[in-house]
Amino acid sequence: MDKIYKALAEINRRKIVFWLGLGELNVTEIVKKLDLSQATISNHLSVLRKAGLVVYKIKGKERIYKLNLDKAELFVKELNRLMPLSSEKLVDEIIIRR
Amino acid sequence: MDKIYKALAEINRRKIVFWLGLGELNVTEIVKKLDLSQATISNHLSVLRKAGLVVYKIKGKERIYKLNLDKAELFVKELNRLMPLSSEKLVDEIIIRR
DNA sequence: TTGACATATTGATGATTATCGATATAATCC
DNA sequence: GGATTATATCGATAATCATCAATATGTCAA
Repeated sequence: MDKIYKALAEINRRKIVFWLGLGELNVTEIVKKLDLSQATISNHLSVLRKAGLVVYKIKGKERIYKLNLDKAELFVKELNRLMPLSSEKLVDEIIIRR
Repeated sequence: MDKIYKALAEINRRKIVFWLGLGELNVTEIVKKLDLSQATISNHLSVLRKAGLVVYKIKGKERIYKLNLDKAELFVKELNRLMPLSSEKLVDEIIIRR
């Protein structure tokens, strides 16, 4: 979990997570969305990968990144353990589906 | 929000947040729980304060710290915006009270 | 197979951070 | 008032981090 907290501490990595939350992207597309060099983006992706927050699949010469929802879910649960208020306080906003 | 992410990126600050989640503590008590100097704890508390995550009240010469639940709640909501999966996935675990 | 494209890695640099001893501030107690 | 206790701040140091140019690796297309 430490790696996830650290990964999310950097604003550009949070931006990447945000964009990947909206849909899959290859590295070139991510570079276009943030104003950073390709090397820097690649390093940020490496940090996010090592934290387990993103995964990719290969398509030709591209690597198509997406969020790892399972890991993200684990993280949110861990955060609830750290700050136990959240689930109760969130009840208002949750649509119950069953 | 950036300050909160950064505040939580450090494990000793997360430990402080965890302990304060269980109840109020003065600085000396926090120093006893973590294995760090008084100066270091005081600096960590400063970071948590500036992030808005903790507040204190003065009692004699002591400063009694507690979690700022409102800010913690805001942070969890912000995290849901960043990673939109969480609220749906959490429904299973939430006890509905009304 | 050569050249163009997509991405990762490396190495360097400047910036930020965690830590602590020393010191400052401020309240309490005798 | 002077000693003691609780906490914050300062200044220094070592460690970690973000960034990028240059380079490496791998893939496709002609």
